[in-house]
Amino acid sequence: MSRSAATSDIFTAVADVHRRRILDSLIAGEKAVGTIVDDLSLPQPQVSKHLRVLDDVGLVRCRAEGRRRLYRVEPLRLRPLREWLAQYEQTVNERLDRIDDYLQDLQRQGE
Amino acid sequence: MSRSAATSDIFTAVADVHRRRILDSLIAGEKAVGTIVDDLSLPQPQVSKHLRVLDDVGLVRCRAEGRRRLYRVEPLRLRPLREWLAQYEQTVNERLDRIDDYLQDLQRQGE
DNA sequence: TCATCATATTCCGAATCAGGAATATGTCAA
DNA sequence: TTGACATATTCCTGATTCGGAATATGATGA
Repeated sequence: MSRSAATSDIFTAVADVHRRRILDSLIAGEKAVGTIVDDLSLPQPQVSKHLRVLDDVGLVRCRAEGRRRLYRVEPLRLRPLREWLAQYEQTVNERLDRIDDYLQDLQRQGE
Repeated sequence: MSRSAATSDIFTAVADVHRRRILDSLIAGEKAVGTIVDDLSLPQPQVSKHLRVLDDVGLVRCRAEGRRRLYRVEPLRLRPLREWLAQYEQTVNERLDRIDDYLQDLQRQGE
């Protein structure tokens, strides 16, 4: 069980496509559970359960307003993911540089 | 089963910490399976299985050299992850701007 | 060809997870 | 207080996953 529990690991939390869609739908702004349910056409219990997972890892925050609960995304919490990914930026750039060099070589040969 | 099969979805593929460590260890460059096994102190069959998953989603590529197999990371394949994450950059920046504004307000009040 | 090295695959059991249905909790309004 | 609304939780099941052990495949060199 090396895929850590979704409830403690951002990477696992965003591995689920429904959870990603929920986060995506919250980019537009704070939303009530019912709104998310309507937007994504998912059963309400599922949405609540996914929101719970996202809340446990801190990717969303919740506040109560009357009998509704408004959730918002907490994008700063994506930082570990961003940082992990950043390790590969350089590697990508090096490859693109090599492609650039290659294309320039081709061009020189054509002249 | 909305967490798509690891073999078809890079989000799920990188959800496993061992697979991330394997990818990380390949940043340094092409490596044979045995080298990864030594570096990460994981059983060889597990490494092979994880490499298979990573290969299925295109995150690594393999070439044979004698009886060894050399794997390298394919960072360009992380693009969907990068793009998904990019959606949240703006949201992060907006929040930071708001924090900035707030701090400036504080400063003005202190003057 | 045979033994050996390097890697991949298969089979198994335990754990985890997502989804569905039913139900519980909590809040408002009359 | 009661009933309706909004959301959360529980229970269950099937599917998937990981890890371990054993074994299979494939290439090399004697």
